Amino acid sequence: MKLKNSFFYTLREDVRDEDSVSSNLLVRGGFIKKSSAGVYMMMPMGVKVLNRIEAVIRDEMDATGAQELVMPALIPEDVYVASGRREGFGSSMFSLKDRKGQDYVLGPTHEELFASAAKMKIRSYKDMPFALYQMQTKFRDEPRPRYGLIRVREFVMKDSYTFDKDEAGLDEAYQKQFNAYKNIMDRLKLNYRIVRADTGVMGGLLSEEFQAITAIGEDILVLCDSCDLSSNIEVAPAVPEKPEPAEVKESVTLVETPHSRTIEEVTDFLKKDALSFVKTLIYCVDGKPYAVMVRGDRDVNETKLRKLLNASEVDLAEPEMVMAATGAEVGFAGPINIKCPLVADMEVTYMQNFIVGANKTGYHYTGVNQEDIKPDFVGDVRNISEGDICPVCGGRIHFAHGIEVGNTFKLGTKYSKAMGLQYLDQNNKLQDVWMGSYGIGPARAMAALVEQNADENGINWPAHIAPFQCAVVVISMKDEVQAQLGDKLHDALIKAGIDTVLDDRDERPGVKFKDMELIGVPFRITVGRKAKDGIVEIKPRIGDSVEVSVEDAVAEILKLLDAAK
RNA sequence: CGGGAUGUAGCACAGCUUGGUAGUGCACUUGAUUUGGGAUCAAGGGGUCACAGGUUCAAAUCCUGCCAUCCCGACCA
Repeated sequence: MKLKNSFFYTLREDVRDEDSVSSNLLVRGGFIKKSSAGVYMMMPMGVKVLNRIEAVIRDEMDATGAQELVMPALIPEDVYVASGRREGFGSSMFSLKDRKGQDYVLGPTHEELFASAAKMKIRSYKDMPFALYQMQTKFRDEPRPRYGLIRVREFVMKDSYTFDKDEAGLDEAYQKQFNAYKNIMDRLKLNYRIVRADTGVMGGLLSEEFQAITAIGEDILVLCDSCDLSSNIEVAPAVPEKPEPAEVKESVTLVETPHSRTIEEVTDFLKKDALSFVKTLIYCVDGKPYAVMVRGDRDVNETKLRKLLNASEVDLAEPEMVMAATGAEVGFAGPINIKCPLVADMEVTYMQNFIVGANKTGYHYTGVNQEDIKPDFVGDVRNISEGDICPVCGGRIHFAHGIEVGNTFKLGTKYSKAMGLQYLDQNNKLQDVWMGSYGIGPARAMAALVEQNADENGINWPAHIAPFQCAVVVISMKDEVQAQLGDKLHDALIKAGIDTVLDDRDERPGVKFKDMELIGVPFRITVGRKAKDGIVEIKPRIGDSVEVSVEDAVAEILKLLDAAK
């Protein structure tokens, strides 16, 4: 491609309505432009990169034997009502009516439609296994889009689905997809971790996330210093540490703690640290109040709480519900004489001489011990913290932040049951099909790559992902020798199969250098003052330049690209 | 949805407190000089000051409403 007379632009400054490193660089490099909150135009440079990422994904999908198809985005609402997910997705689904008043939604993910597509084929156990995938636009009305391409409302997703006659078949299909996902992440050169995660609204048996490690990741990854534990914090088990027995056992004492509602205020007031407190939070669990106890410095993990209570909805209770359950204003809830079921985090059951709210506005109890509290449920309901004991090996936990680029689910029979996807087995009996689903966001991968590979000059793409593998920069277009040589080199590189951009704009050299660095072209050939002697310069995006003769230039670039693989 | 901030040229911003000619830098056009790391000088073009009301002789500026965008939180496959 030649830049003169082509749609190529860059911005010199960050834009106001983007904040992350990746979104600013992608906007400035002319890859994307925001259209509305969480919705982006994919510009020509962006499409080039995205196509390369998608090509890697397609290649790996095809290698698993999965077949590509395309589903509609516009889907009758009934489809999601049937699976129970219309309610599950709630307002994060875009919904609309057609001219006849029929309700439609824009698909956020396609398990239902794939299950119904699979019905076209599946009659017998002999019709499986198979796998399908698509590269298709998804719509999710996120309450808060952010970080450029990382949390958006309209995005392309590669989603694949496997269909098997039994659990063993699903295990095998899952492993195949899982391996393909690893290959994709490796080939994209992402720095990533695979973590256990909650299945969420997808439901099913198992969920594993492919998380790109970055500073701005929205997910907290729990990692161990000494073993290979890696888990999303939402499902990472927390192990209680048993304290030494206290020398003196205190007894329950009511103390006045005026205007001290938060743990911070009470610890300040009583001059104790948060470790000697048990905070009691009132949760609204499927409409009913539950009191949940965790140590003062811990956070309740709502995913774990939901599972422990086998509930579908878990939210912090409104002040009215707190008043009804505790008889006190928010901030003074405690386990003693509470008027609702009591849940204790495991760690709390080892604590001694602790402080709790007194269910009386302005008061706490000190010197509380195990015999003073009678929990109805005991379990792991807190978030693990950095420095905690690893639940696997006893090492120490540390955190990392991740962007969820891919996610694999063992769905089991949830959707086949909902959609009536069944087959006849060897005994002529109807059975449910076992499904798996697997998603990966090419644009998210693109943003994650930028987050991981950027410097003060711009983006530093992996060579095979960059919009161009090589840039030919002509220093002075007024110099006939340089201009002709640049043109010749460009054509020769293209002919050698190297996607090359010729910067033949009538700009000063600095401008051209900066632009090629900003958009992350891995190698640059500079055609300058030595052109008349048949000498050009090769400069990697990172590193020093070398002079080569014009005759060797193409071979040299091929060699460098090969080494960068 | 709660809290906070911002909307002025393609981009980044000033002007608003104290109402009175629409500004600066980058980008763009023309000319000249430049030409190996985001040039210089000169002359230009480009604006419904988000939008809608109101106050006023007069509103980018004050008041009310509203929309959008961003941040923190809640939420999130």
